[in-house]
Amino acid sequence: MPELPEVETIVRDLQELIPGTTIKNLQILRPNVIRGSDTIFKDNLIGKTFQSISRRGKNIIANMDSGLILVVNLGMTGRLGLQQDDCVFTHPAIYFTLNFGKILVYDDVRRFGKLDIYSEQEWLDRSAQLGPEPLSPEYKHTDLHEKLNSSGSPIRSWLLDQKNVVGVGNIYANESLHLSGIHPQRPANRITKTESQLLYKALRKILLSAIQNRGTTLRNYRDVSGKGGNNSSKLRIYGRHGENCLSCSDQVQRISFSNRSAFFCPSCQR
DNA sequence: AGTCCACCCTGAGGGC
DNA sequence: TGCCCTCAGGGTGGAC
Ligand SMILES: [Zn+2]
Repeated sequence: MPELPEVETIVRDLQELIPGTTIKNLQILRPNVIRGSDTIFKDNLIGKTFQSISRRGKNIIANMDSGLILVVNLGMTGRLGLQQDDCVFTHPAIYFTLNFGKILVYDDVRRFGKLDIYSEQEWLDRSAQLGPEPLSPEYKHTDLHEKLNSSGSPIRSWLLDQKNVVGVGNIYANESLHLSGIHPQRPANRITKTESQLLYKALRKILLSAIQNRGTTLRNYRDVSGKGGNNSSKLRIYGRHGENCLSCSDQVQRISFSNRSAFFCPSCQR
């Protein structure tokens, strides 16, 4: 499932391939991955040139020369890649035919992903509704602590809410909470200042190291060239229920709330 | 306003 | 072999 490190890896790959290329043609095989009208989507993109690629949370941002912005959210199984002999796409949803002869494919098994076109102002407004970037130099532990105080939600749910902080999904939420010794169901406003500092450091460390490992591949995630990430063997709590905690050898527990699994060590996390 | 939850989807894997 | 069930969880819209 693409979270911040996986999207960052894809964005860095795309930055090497896409800026300066022009969309010659667009084939929409699965219209329900496009938010709004697919005709307008086509009209806004065919003949336009990619200027730059960046990331905001789990969104891939493509600035076009027309001033419009293509925003791609990969959902659970979304994937971008160039159609080549060694790259297999099982569920293509959109083909972008590029001017250098290659085809950029948006592939999505479950079609939870969404592609959308924004004007610059519309995107600024939308982006302003999202929380801070956890890896930004401007993001401080005091920002996290202050925001935690205003919510009684379980901390795992709080971390998944993109209005609080962007880019965190279930894997890295669980990993960060284990590293900082906080139980996933602890109400956000009952996290002490010291603990919020630990959580802040853990979150950044976990995300940075996952980027260095090019993301976590458990099932579907692939980078632009079709390769999986190397971070799955580094996970210390996610998916390890029934096994021994790597920090204290107590048994890892799995619980479920808000329709998602949470993994924790009863000894290390309170 | 804040919080919760069903829903959108498909494939993998287990039980029988 | 095959059918049915559960599980995976990002984002959203509607309920309370
Ligand atoms: Zn432990």
